[in-house]
Amino acid sequence: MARAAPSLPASAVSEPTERILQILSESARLFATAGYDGTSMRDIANACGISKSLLYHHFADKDEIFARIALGSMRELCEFVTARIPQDAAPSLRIRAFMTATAEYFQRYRWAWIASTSSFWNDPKARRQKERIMWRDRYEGLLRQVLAEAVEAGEIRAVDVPMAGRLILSSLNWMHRWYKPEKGSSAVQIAESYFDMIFHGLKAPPPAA
Amino acid sequence: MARAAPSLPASAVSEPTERILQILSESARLFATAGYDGTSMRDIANACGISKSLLYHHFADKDEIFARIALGSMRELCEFVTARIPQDAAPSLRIRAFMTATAEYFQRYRWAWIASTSSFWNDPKARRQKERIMWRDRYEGLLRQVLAEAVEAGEIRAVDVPMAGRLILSSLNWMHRWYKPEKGSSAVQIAESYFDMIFHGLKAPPPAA
DNA sequence: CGGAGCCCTGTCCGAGCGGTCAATATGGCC
DNA sequence: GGCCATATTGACCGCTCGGACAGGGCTCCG
Repeated sequence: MARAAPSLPASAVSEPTERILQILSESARLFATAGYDGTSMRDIANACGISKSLLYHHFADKDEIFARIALGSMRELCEFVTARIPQDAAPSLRIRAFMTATAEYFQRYRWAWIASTSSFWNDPKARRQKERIMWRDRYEGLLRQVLAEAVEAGEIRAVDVPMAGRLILSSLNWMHRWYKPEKGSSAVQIAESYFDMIFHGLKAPPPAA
Repeated sequence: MARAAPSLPASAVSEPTERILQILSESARLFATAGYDGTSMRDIANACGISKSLLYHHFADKDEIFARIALGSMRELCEFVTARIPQDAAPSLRIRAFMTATAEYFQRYRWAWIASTSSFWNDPKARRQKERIMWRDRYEGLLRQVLAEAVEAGEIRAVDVPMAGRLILSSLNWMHRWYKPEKGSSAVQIAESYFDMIFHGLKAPPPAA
């Protein structure tokens, strides 16, 4: 049977067995590529080389599989990024670190990330959405906090902080729509490029006197 | 029966009857809120107050309804934006016009736009995807063209043009994830804010001598 | 040996899906 | 009136879906 690639944050689950990791990993890939509705329990079972019933032995239902992926990756992202923001650096560098850390997380756990973010919104019936939103808010709040400090420190202009945060998050959240990991720049390089453009602006500096 | 709001670009179809407009309008709303798979033909029929069979009288299948919405809105967007870019203005103003025109289109035909962009990618089986991609490329090419001219004119730095284009498109494409039309700024105002931040950068200017 | 507990399977079910079909209502045109 | 095209309907089909269920092998322990 196909060996499960480490495409999931390990601590997204507690004491996960090989089989559970495999199911979550394959599910994340399928959810990311075909969407939640487009992925059947049969698809998951086939991808894992097991029977459909075994899925129900390890998970209560389809929603639980998805929730483990989505909630786990959201929490992981928040912790991952928090750990990578240097506390003593200048605010602008912390903004940059926020962006590159997010890109690195995206690069590592691509399928889980895509599955989580692309199915995050549409279904209001999804269980545990509150928890997901909580982590999402914490993640977004982290960025706004750093942005506010940068304004206070005079490093960036007194722009609308939530709006600036949305601009930055947009660039990162939209990446999975066009990013192909096998070619071109790495996600982290792209995030660095985005930071440069957003921080310094596209405008050409006035010709030197 | 519910009167169909003008939530679709009228010229997306040729000689559309009231009924067809209604079906397309309700479908766009449902596709946008519940996704393609999450919207059944029964849902559409119920939303229109008609029988399911009537849908098949006016459209060949579910895909055709979606294709009309997605392809129509993509073509409309391209033409809409093209028409709103002043040919004689400075490149930077044309970049700005590109952004605000996109936002205005988004504001007008919100459901069709969301349905189109959010379901654009996942399903490779969708018919007429080639045409949609063609219009999408033309739309994106339009932006890159203007960006390249801005570089040439010395108005913006010699940044990576495709990357800068993606940054701009990301900000616009992600809007529908958080934008609530009933409160806060209009989409056009948001686009203006984005342009300001991207063009001038977040960085605070050096203190005046 | 025996049974407890886990991993795992094949089979069945009702529901909802996209789509078909024959039949009917409607309304302009001769 | 008769006629024809269009608009509209409800009954129906085959299929796949998520999920339920009973049970089969395996291992460990008394």
